[in-house]
Amino acid sequence: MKKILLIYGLFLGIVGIVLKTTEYWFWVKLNAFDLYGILIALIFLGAGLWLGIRFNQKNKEKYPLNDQNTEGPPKKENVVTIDVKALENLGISKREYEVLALLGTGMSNQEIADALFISQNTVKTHTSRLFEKLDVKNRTQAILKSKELRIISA
Amino acid sequence: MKKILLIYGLFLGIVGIVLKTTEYWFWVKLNAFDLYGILIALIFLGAGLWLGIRFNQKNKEKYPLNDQNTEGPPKKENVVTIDVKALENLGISKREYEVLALLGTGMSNQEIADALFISQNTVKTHTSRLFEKLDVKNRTQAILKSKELRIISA
DNA sequence: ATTCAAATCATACAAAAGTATGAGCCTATT
DNA sequence: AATAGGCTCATACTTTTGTATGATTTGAAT
Repeated sequence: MKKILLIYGLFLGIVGIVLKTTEYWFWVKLNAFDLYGILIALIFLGAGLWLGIRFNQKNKEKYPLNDQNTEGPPKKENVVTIDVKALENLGISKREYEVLALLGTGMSNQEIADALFISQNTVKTHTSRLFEKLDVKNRTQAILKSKELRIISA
Repeated sequence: MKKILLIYGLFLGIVGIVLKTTEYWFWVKLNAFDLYGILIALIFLGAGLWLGIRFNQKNKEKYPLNDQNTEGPPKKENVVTIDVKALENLGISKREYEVLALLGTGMSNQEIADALFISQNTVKTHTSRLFEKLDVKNRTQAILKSKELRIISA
């Protein structure tokens, strides 16, 4: 945003100067420079456009647009400082937390079960207890709340 | 907003004064031809930049999104620049996006239906299409991916 | 005028998620 | 030894979610 401000200011400043100089060569002459000027103008207009668009799309690169693994959950590894105190206050056990962590990646109960080498039923009991402790009604709310509380990576 | 304008004005003034005072210095060192080209280049570079940035940001207005923070101080964490381009690339319609936005808050299908005054069946069709377009298998993955893609507020 | 996409809803079915309850096992604490 | 908490699993059941298909309406574009 500050960059935009800067650019805008520069642009207007330059316009001011230009008006002054145009005033000058309006009085003198203008003919040979025209083609040259237009050429320069077009080139740098294109360059400016390209840069402007590039600049604005730069943010996107931080987040991969196309996650091409159709199977399994979308992956991300955003680092967040885990609030261990909150975890303990909620009385979430170690195993429950493992389930919660996988839950937070969008895995199904069966996928979690396979990942932890336990039965789907066990995963269900874990998730059920988690929902109680987190005071939520379902897995999506559990994920959202856990991220709010910073007990899983965002 | 007025502050920004003020800053614009001040900045512009300063730049103008500086340039004006150094005008003569530039004028004697460079011949008119070079100065002319440089000025044109800078002007149109700036114009291109401005247009490029403007062009990329104007898409935002197309989707009248959820400004759900109607009261209270704006939460810094929840403010995310929505990537409207990604939204359009995925072919997500306006209504589908409304469903997606509510989905992202952890609401159930029935709750979404009540909120939008439509039947639960309709919500299901919307979510189903959303999952296809987002290339995910269920709602939790839809939420995670949507946040990754910056098409819903984090 | 026709075509098309979007939005709505329904029905029916399949799959996943969630709840309730009970039980066996292990480990650490009392 | 007894107790408690954590982990495991099962069975049974309810609820929610997701898929498939088809129908209707409406507004906008061709």
